[in-house]
Amino acid sequence: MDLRQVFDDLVRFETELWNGIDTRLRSDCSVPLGSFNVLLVIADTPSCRVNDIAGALSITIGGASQAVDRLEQVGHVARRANPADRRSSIVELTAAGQRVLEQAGPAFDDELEARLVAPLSKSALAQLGVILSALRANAPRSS
Amino acid sequence: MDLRQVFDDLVRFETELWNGIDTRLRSDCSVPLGSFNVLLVIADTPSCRVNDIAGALSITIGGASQAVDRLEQVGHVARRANPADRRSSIVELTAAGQRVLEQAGPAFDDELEARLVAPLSKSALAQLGVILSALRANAPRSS
DNA sequence: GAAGATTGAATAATCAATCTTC
DNA sequence: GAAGATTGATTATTCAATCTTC
Repeated sequence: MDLRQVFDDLVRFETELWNGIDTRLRSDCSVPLGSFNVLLVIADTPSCRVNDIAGALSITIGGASQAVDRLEQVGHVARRANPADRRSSIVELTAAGQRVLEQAGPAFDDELEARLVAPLSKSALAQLGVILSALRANAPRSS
Repeated sequence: MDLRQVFDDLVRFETELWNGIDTRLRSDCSVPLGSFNVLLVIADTPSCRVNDIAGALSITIGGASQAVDRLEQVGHVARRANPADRRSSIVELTAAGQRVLEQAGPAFDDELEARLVAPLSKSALAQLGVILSALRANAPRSS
């Protein structure tokens, strides 16, 4: 087994997958994949804080804070006071953010179909899912 | 099959894998993973040009050119005239670049062992290799 | 005119320092 | 003192414009 080849394939496939979906979302919905990903986390996380976004996407706190800044700038999210902890804010989708999510969702799923489902057999896709969750579950500490 | 979950696991595992190896290479060998990756391509590509690096790593030509600039700055590679085409240069490893590659190689492989081999059964790792090359081979055009 | 490469500007990420609240 | 977040500086990436050579 050529580990370096696996690494190379993994990194490059991820790069091309990301870029391909990003291009589609930008042209169809005027939203970058990075922003869409943040919107998804916010939609899925009750009382979502900046910290939760950083954790969910494996990015830094500073990066998450700036991503929220950008989304707030274009009116897709809003910060409101967190009644439970005055150090943080709750980040919420605005109505416009909701609409973006609903519009971009189908395009996102369509790209995933074309790039993950189409090239693989049903069983291979299922195996990929199992393998990836095993890899994430057994990742070395604090890397 | 939850495609969004597969996407999320893929992207996040790649991020954590990259960051983990990058941290190791920086602290052990003072070389970022991005640079190490470029050195590998140069070592494996006869008469390597900037264009070849961009193609091998799925990055832009401009990005590859600047990566070579940085490596040249620290003395790990050198550009020399391309006798076959005066528009481009041949990028070569210097003796120092060779040494970096030889020193960082074992650390790189060690991390791959810990992060890819250790968490998976032999057959799962083999499946992952097959699936990733299928995905790369059947990627949609020019994305 | 096309291909290879370089450069400067814009974008987005990390990191360190700092501030407020727990 | 620790935790959550913000900000400024650095780093690295893409993109567009440009230049040279094919």
